[in-house]
Amino acid sequence: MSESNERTEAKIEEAKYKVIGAIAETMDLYGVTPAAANLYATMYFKDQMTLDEMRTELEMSKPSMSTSVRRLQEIEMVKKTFTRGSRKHTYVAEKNFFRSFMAFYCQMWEREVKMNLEAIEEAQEDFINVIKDSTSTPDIVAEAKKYYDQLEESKTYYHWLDDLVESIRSGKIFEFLPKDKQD
Amino acid sequence: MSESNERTEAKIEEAKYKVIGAIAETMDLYGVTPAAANLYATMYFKDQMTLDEMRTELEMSKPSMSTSVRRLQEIEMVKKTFTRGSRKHTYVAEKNFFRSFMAFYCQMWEREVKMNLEAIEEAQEDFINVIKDSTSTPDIVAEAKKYYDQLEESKTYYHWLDDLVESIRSGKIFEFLPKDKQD
DNA sequence: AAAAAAGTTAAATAAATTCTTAACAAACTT
DNA sequence: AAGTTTGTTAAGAATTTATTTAACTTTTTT
Repeated sequence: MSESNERTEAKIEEAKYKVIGAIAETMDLYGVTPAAANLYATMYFKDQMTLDEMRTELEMSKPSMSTSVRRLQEIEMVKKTFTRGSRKHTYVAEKNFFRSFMAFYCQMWEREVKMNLEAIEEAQEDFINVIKDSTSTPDIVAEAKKYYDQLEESKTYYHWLDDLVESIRSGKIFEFLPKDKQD
Repeated sequence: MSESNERTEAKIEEAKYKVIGAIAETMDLYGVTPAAANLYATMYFKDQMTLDEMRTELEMSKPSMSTSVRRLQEIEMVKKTFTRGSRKHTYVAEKNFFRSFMAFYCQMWEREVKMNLEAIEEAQEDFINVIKDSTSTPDIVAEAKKYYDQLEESKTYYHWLDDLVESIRSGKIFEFLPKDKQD
């Protein structure tokens, strides 16, 4: 009897690992470290976990689990929970992919918009200075103008990306693209 | 006179490099290799380039440029052009960020949906077998059911992501989020 | 307040990735 | 058709990144 239990439990484990592998591989591709990716995928099938449980389950060092779980908290895919009785910290994975993955993209995109727009603004100022510089030859002025305009046009994309982030954060995008649309 | 030309040309180079650095760093963060990221950012300010020009400009090996440009072609951020007169291959960067970055995300997301849905379908079959297995204890059946339902619910996300890709590919998303919205 | 347990930081090791050198294949010229 | 130029493949070197071990800090308990 308990023999059969073991076999069916093993089948459940096997099934979970198929999904864990796929989730972790995907996160890997998006630049999340393997330890953090595996950890999130594992936690996806758990109610909550302590650092020691993570270490045992993934057979990795405690500092690795510590930094991984912190990284996952930063991208809002894991949250700390307070469990009375235990003095160990407990963590839960965000099981709603809409929330976890969207938090990830919004953060990435916001960073991209901020950094790139800052660089663009600085560069455009430089180009303006070259254009206004009386010692610049007509050729050089034309070159500076060309680049200035190219950058100016690219801003449209960054503003759009910012709007996309906003519509995801506010949930407005789901008015356009419903969650439960069955095809 | 030509001294002043050099100075203004240097200022233009400096301005370009600010933007090149920002673009390359962003692509780096999205998992594109440094060589490919730098190459695209450099090509963003060029009409077209040959492999030798890339090597000279980035001071890197030719095979590195060859593999980098191929990777950029795969994600549709660079296209090959036929230049008569020259027997060297010439390449142009996609300068429209809407096209280049969206090609990148759509490819990533489509892969994510396909791989993860495949793993989910397989896992769900396994869970059904455990549920139907007459030797499974009630506890194990309940466990398998719980995971099955969790996976079933997650499909909503992947279908939504698929719809997002479709609305980007078709351009329909720009009806909801216009490109030229000025704030 | 002292001791023990939990978690983090920092340095060092291990692993993986990226890039280069060298050999090869393909295409174009004369 | 032979030679030259261009581009690619494959193996090795080097850099970078990820993980572990060890020392330290913080928190909790008695």
